[in-house]
Amino acid sequence: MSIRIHNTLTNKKEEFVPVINGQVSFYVCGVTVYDYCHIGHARAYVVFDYIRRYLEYQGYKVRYTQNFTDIDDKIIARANERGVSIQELTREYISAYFEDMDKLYIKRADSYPKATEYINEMQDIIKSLIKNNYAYIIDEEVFFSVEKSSDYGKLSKKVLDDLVAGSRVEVSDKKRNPFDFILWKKAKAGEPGWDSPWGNGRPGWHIECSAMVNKELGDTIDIHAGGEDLVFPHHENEIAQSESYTGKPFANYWIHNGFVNIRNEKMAKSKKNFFTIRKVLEKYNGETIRFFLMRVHYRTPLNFSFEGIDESAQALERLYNTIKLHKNVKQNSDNTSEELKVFNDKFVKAMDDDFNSAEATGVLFELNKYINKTGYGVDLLLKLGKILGLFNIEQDSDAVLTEEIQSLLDERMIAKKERNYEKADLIRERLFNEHSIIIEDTIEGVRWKRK
RNA sequence: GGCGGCAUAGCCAAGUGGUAAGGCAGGGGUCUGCAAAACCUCUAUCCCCAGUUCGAAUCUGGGUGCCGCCUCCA
Repeated sequence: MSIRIHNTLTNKKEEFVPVINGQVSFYVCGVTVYDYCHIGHARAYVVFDYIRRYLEYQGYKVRYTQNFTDIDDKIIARANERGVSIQELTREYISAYFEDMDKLYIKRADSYPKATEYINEMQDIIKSLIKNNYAYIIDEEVFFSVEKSSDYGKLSKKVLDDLVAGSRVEVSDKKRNPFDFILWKKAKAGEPGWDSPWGNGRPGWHIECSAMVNKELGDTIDIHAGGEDLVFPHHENEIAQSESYTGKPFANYWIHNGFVNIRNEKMAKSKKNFFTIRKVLEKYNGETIRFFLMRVHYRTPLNFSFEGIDESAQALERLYNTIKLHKNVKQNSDNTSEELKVFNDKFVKAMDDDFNSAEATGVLFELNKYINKTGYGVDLLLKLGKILGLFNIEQDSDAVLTEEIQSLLDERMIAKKERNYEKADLIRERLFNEHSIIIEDTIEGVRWKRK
């Protein structure tokens, strides 16, 4: 069985065949670091994280690169607002990025190139594009000529003539074609800039990814990923630049995740309907958020709501209850391995089919029930969950209790033996109210867990 | 105007030709001093219409509703 991926380029599910057998070059479009990340960002990076983990589970050696855009109009504006340098600003938000993503259990990429560290590489590509007539210089700025790219629009399925130029944004009259995009932008007075053959300025947005992909991963990479909103114009333009530059296909598989919505509308800064990751982390742990984001197929729009996360928290706890109850049970395999294999196969089949984490998590719950019925299979549950980046939270059943709590537990046991249930129940309430300890009486004795 | 997506139980959500995974919530039950956890059990014919087919939630056509992209955006 092989992995099938929905490729935006063809709009079909295709069998995944990497350029080099057993290896995957994987580029993910990162963030522009001028603010905190919101749940929409979280979804993208959780999705690509479990896709990466699954590829690794299937034995691929994955080279995973994600960029930081650390020079851009919004960054300049925000730095000016605050009266700090762009370096100071971007450093702050890069470290905030890592704090947030670490809490969501997102594995670190193999490299995190920054735009400001790729100025030379970008200039080299721009020079080449000019030389080969794909780009033109006007007034110390450089534009890419979309008409020179014969298959422009192939990713987003757009036909240049059908696009409504300037319908929502003013068209610069410098451009030969309204859809030409900027490769090098002239620095205005007071703005940061780098010397170039065309004057002091800074790179356009799209060119950084072309330069980074080329240097870090090669001319043709296996997977290029990002949010659905990047398909046009960002990824379309990357393709135009890179393929004009190298003469080779830029990326074989394009993966785009669906949006996070608030009441059926895209979560976006401009709509002011977003929740930052750190805001949601005030109330929920990162794994719950991660789980919430994984229970829907990655291309389906996902409505964000606190009710939805509550539901996921409840569901995740169900799995943890099982793990806690069975993790120390000696596993035997002979007479159960065949049955367990069915769960394993279902899980793999779901993930093989365009990384269907929604179906895969469903399998986790089917297995969960099997474990509770038979007592077998918790190892498999842990294994499968970990492929998705779950079960990171250490169970604290063996953790040391404070003396106070321990003595309350003892006191309750004595009360129970004396059939003084009123007292026992009072202690139970107190443990919950004052210490967030939930008591469960079982045949083997008292079990407790923290809320 | 062009392009694309979605519509499945109270809620969330898989499933792309053979009679609807899973989760949450709710009802009933087993266990328990009670509770919790767990288990058992109950609750859908898949937006509407027409068509193809022995057979469609799944394919085709039409309709309705919602969303996204064509601006920066994960």
